[in-house]
Order: sequence, then structure tokens, then C-alpha cells
Amino acid sequence: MEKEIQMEKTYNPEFEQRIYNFWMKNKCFEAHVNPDKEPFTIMMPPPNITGQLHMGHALDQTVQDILTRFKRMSGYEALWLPGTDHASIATEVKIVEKMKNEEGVTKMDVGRDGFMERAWAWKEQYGGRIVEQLKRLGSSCDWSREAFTMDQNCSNAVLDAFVKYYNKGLIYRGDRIINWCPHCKTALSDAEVEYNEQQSNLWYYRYPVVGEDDYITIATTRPETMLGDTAVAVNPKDEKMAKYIGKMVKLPLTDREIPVVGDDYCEIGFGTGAVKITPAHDPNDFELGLRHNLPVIRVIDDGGLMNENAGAYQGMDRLTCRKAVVADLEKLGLLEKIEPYAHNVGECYRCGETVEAVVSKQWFVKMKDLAAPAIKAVKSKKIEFVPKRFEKIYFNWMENIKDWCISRQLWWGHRIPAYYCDQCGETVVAKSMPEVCPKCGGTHFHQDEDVLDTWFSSALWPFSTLGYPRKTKSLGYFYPTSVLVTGYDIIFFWVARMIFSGLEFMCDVPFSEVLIHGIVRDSQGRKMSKSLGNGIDPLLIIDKYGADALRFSLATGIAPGSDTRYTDAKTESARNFINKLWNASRFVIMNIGKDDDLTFPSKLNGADKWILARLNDVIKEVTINLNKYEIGLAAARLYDFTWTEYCDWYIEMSKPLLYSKDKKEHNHAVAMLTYTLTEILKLLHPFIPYITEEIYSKYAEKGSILMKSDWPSYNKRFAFRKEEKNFEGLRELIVAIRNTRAEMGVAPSKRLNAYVKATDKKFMEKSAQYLEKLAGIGSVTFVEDKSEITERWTAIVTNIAEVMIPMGDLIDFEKERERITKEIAQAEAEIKKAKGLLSNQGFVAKAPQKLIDNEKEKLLRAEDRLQKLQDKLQELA
RNA sequence: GGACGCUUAGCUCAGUUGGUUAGAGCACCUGCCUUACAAGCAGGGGGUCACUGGUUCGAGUCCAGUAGUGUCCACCA
Repeated sequence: MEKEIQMEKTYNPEFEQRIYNFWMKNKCFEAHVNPDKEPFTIMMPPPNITGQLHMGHALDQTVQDILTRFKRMSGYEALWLPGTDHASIATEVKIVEKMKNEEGVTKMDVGRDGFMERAWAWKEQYGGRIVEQLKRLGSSCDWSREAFTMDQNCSNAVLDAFVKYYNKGLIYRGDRIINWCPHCKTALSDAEVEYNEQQSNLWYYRYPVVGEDDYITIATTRPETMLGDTAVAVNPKDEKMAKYIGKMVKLPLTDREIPVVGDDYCEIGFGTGAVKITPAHDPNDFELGLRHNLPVIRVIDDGGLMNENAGAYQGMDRLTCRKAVVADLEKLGLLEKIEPYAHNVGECYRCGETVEAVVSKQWFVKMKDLAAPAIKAVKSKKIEFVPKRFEKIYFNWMENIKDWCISRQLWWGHRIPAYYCDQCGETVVAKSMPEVCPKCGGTHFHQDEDVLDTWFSSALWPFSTLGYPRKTKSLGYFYPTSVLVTGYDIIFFWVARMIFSGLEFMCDVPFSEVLIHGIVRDSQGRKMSKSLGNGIDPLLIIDKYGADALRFSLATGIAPGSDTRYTDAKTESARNFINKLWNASRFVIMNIGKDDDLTFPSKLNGADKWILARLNDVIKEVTINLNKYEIGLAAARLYDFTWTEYCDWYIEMSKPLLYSKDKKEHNHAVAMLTYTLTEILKLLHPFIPYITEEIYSKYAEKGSILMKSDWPSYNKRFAFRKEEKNFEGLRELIVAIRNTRAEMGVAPSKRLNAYVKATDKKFMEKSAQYLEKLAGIGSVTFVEDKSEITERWTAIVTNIAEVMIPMGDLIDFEKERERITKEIAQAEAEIKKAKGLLSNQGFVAKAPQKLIDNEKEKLLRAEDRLQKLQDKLQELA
């Protein structure tokens, strides 16, 4: 090794940016259509590129990046499709407001007006740090490049999809009750409405029956809508109320008379037995209105104010009107009573304004025919959710789905490609403005003012990003994609819609697996939100601890689908682990001599065989777990192996050889340490890419671990079961000696002399050096029989050996007796349990043989140990 | 109202088809600046796995019920 290696004593993540640039320069993240490799396509939810990365995104990114790197190293052509589309960017109000203010734009078709380009150009100014943040997190995706190309494709796909849906009769325009946000002045889909409990009242008041001295009492939570009532409904089977059917009642505060209709919708025995019907402002009432041919009278306008149909109340805000209506009813003596009432009120998920149900002309996607194949795809396991329980949520939604309202009255978004003939009003749906009206021959058209729901374009993401509607090579190669990674909060918005869109336009599922992870909460378990102000900027964490530390802390201890809390303590622990890896690597690298040959040694010693056997198991388990998307388990296993087995034991055990004056021995140790370290670095690379890359580049001739390395594989040659077992015994012995020393209060610097009686003498002779190095033993004398020892002694008993320590070296006899008595109790308990199991006929008859043998062996060992301990106690007495 | 989770050490959480003495991090106690690492090393204490019952040779793990808690969906005026 020629290069001068310098490593700081403490890990410092400042090299991260340099490593990132190296990856970009060498195009490490590019995926190509490659017939020799199997594609593995990963999708991610759309982060808002002009906004800030939050912990949820950081988790998304980390999970996906781990999978991408793992798959790349495993020989796949791994591509990930980042969902940065106009949909997400359009939600960034700052950008669109800038356009409004500085350019005077009032209508923006984001697919065609260069919206994306300008948004990207402005992202720096407007705090849009997301790309910077994603880069710093180590995201293996060229964001700036992807976003531009995808923007183009996305627009084409949207037009194509809309026209195809329409031609198949799957899109229609019509009057329906929709959720309306008076603040945003737009329609909302059902999924965009959040319900929260509010304290309100239930108002009871009377509708006088026309021509009779009678009245019907109704109850409502929204008195102001009575101005739009067009009927009162009672149940025809209700004996008390049925008599009113066909009669008219006077609608107070108006000059209208409205009919009483009979309908099952009104539940017998519930409330007053009669329901006011307001078809324009309640979905159930609207349906009922259709059944009874009732007129639809809107009384609330788009801004939440009472309109001209509200008579004297016109112009009032709907809540002011509510008070006025109640007061006026009271004046007329029609108000019966007011009861406090808690009920759920729909709120706009974006602005929080109370949502009004209003009837309006909107565009819809007919869901019934689209949902059926989408349900089938999951039932038939063409798509699988991980964890599986989320399939139920999906089915529940899909099976009860209503038509999807896709028009929005926002002024930015994809404009609906519907054109109306100025002459005859004919509707033409086409990718571009038609020249001639097919009905009247007119040549002037105007385009529908509405734009599409942002999720309409997002639903096309799996193929629009790959070039659809063109039949590109990428589309053929990468579609269907392999796995979608997202949080459970987005199943309805996005996942479900991608599934039916993919089936409709590509005739195939968009992905075969949906990996659902939880959301990141704050340290108190609260959802991170802007209004609470408890969100944590990942960039601050990265500044403090480094990106690898953040990634590792997000990846450790998470179970698929479960929420996780963010605490600095976790990140600190991850950082400490990285520091440990750094120092272990530093130690190994520092010891690589100029002429050392790092090729794998042809002859292995016991410790080598032990670590290789352990490493082998780790490789197997980590690979299996990553393939199962058990990222948390994989990370935890690597943490444990690296720290405990490699650092605490193997490195320590290799020191005698490493410091040996025999050059060959030193070289052997260095080669083995390096080999194991390299395997560890490869396994850890997906989790902590920066530091592994940095360390690797310090000693490996060819630089990049990401580019040059294959994922480690299980090697049968290294399944050294016997050595593994011996060394586990040795570790046990060393721990027992240390334990005794600590309990006896032996100073750490004090070397003890020891007599050793071994079960496997050959092995113990070779291992004496480890007792010296790791257990503070000064000199080891082997004995065949305890009688050979002339001093008084006490013993440390384990399965592979008894170690006799001369009493002169120990301090407290009484304590030693206590310790031995405790151990005897332990051994006795073990014997009792094993005997119990083995005398249990059921166990012996039904348990697997391996387990029975295990138990027998355990019993023998424990009995042997007990005997030795009892002897020892005798000695001490 | 419907569905789905969760309850394991003081705190935050792992625990993959049932099978050694139920694990980790943080916190705590004791002793160490041992020539990679004090962001460290060695040792230690701490758990009736919410409760009750069942299946089984064997249950933290499977089944049923109870209690507490959380999320999603629907929403009856």
C-alpha cells in the first residue's frame, strides 16, 4: 500500500458532500434498459419539491435508498421513480402566488405553461430546499434531471388518460353533491375532507301543516339550510307519521309550501320521526330528492354566503344566518327547544375551513368498473401489501367507493381538456382545442375552466414517468414496477388510484408490492405538523450528527407499518455506532503495513474460522431480511455483529498476531481483519452509504464500494460449526473470569496466575493467549488433575474448562463462597428444568429430535458443572 | 357505528412459520484514560411479556373474552 493514510481520531461527517459529488460525477445512480439484468423499480410518493423535507420524507427516502443500493449491489438494474410532479408542486402556494403577483397569471395549465421550469428556478429563493436536502441525505437519484423529463411526460399522459376515459364513458360531467371548501373555493374529493368533532346544538322547530292546526317537528344541526328545504320526509311504515304523507307543510321564513314524502331513509323512532330535506346541501337529501323528483334549491354560494334564494338572508355568512334563522323562528314561536350536541364536522384538509356540501356541476370518474379489477388484482396476489393487514383497509375503501370527483376550481393545475362550442354548446373532449364543431360546424370554442385533482396525474405516475403514452423501451423494461414505498396515510389518495389507473391504461398492475411504513412522530408521539410546530427539519439533524446517523436511526428499530418516534437520543446512538465503525476501521487501516498482502489467507486459525462462521450467518440473515423488507431487523443485526463480535471480540483476539514480530503473522491478521471489515462495509453500505464509501476508499485500490462491490453471499466453505462452538465457549469462559475479577474487586491491572483443566486441551492450549489478553491472566499452567495444584485455589467453571485461580490472588473468601452458592443454585435450576422436560412423555414423543438432544446435552453439562462447583465449595469450607 | 393496530425493563422500542436463560438503545450502579475508539472499555441491577381463560409436550408468539389506548373509515337528521 503506497498511499499515506490519515484518519481523524473522531468520526466527522464532513466528507459526505464530497462523496455525494463523487457518486454524481461517476453516474452511480443511473439505471439503463439492460437486457442482461433484471429490473427492480422502486417508486416513492411525491414530496413537495418547493417545500422542505420533513421527517416523513426522510423516512421514505431512507427506506427506498436502502432498497435501491441493496438491489444494485445484488445485481439488479435498480431504478427509482421519484414522484415529483406538478401535483405536488402545485400545492406550494408560495410559487403560485408569486406567479399571480409578479406575472399577473390567473389561469395556469401546469402541464403546458412551463410551470415546472419556473418553479424549479424559484425553488432556491422560496425556501425550496428539498433537492439540497435529498442530496445530503444520500438519496441515490438525480433529482433535478428526473423532474424535468417527467414533467413533459406527465402532461401528455394526463391528456391521453382523460380522453381515453371519456371515450369509454368512464368520465362524465354532472350535477352532484360535492364537498366544497368556501375558503379555497374549490371542490374536494371525499378523501380530502377531514372530520373533527365539534360542540354544536341540535335545534328543534316546527313546520306547520297547511290547512290544519297541526305541525311537524324536525331537528337539525344546520338550521340555515332550511331555507333550501324542498320537502319533509317521514317513514311510510311509521304509524305516527305516515298520515302526513302527501300533505303540504309551510316552510317558515319563506313563502314556500313543501310536500311531505314517505321514504325509508327516515328511521323510525330516531329523532322526531321527520327529516327536513335539503337536496342542494346534503348528499343523502340529494339522493332522496332524485327519488322523489324534488327541486334543488341552493342557498349557500361558493364563498359560503347566503345567495339570492335565501330571501332576506341574502349576503349573510352562513354562520351569521344560522343565528338569524334561529332567532326569527323563535319570534314566530316555532322553536321548540335547543339541545347541546357534539357531532363531526367536515373540514378542508388543506385550510381547515368547514366544508359545505353543495350541489354543483363537476367532472367525475365512474368508479364501479374501475374498482372491480383493482380489487381482483390484490385478491389474486398480483399486488401484495407489506404488511398484509393494509389490504383490508384497501378493500374496505375500494369496495365502498363512490365516483371520484376530479374537477377542481383552482387556477393552477392541469386544465380539463374539454372544449365547448361557442355556437351550440356542444362538448368536445380532445387533447387539443378542436377546429370545427362536429355538431354545428362552429369554429370557436372555449376550454373548461376547471383543473384536475392533483391525484389524477399522480395516479398515472408509474407509467407517465416512463414515457407513456409513447411505447418507450423504458416502459417495456421497467413497467410493472417492483415495489412502491409509502406511508399508510396515502393509500387512498395515491396507491389505490395508481392501481386502477395502471390496470386501465397499461392493462397491468403498476407494481407488485406495496411496502407500507408508519409515520414519524415527535418524541411525545404526536404527529408532526405545521400547526403544532413540532416538525423537525432533517437538515438540522444532518448538520449535527451527519446523514448516515440520521439514516441509521430511521432504519433501526422500525417495524413495517408501525409508527416510529423521532428522538435525538436514537440518532446519537446511531452516530456513536458510526464512530465505532470509524475507529475500528481506523485501527485496521493504520495497521496495514507497506508490504502487507491483503489477499485472503490460505490457512485460517480458530478465531478466523469463528468470525467467518458468524459473518456467514449475518450475511444470510441480513439478505433474507432485506428481501422481506425487514429493514429494522437487518440493521439491528448488523449493529450487533459489528460492535460486539467484530470490534469487541475479533479485533481484540487478533491483536496478539497483529503485534507479533513475525511478519507473516502480522500480515495474516491484517488480511483477515481487512477481509471481514470489507464484508461489513458492504453489508452496511445501504444503511450508511457515506461512511462506508469513505472508509473503503481509504484502503481499497479501486475506490467505490457502491460501484465495485457485489453484495456478500453466504459461503458454505465458511460454516465452521466446530470452531464456532469452541469460541463461543471460550468467550463464555473469559466473561466468567472477568465477572469473578469484578466481583472480587481485583484491580484491572492485576494479572492473575491460572491453572487450567480443559475438556479439549489442544484447543485450550492454543487459546491461552486469549485468556492472557482478554481476561487479565498472567500465566497459564495446564493441569491434568486438580491435585497437582499445591496452593489453595478457587475455580471458575464453564463447559470448556475449569480455571483455577490461587486464593492468594483473591481478596474475599466469603464473597467467593456466596458467588459459588449462587452458581450452584443456577445449575440446579437448569438441571431441574431439563429433567422435567425429558421426563415429560409428551415432549419426548412430539418435540423435534434436535431439541431433545439439545436438552440432553444441556443436562449433562449442567450436572458436570454442578459436581465441579460442589467440589469447589468443599475446598473453600 | 364499522374496521385495524397497540399494551414487553424507569423511558423509547425490537422480538420473522410456537422451541435454550425474553433482547437492544437510552437511563441507572461499580470499576477502568488498557498503545482504534471516554461518542469508549469491562462488569452489574432491572421484566408474572395488560388481565382472564383455552389449544399444545411447550405460548411474549396461536384462539376467545375483558380492560386501557391509538389510528383509519362511515356518519342518522
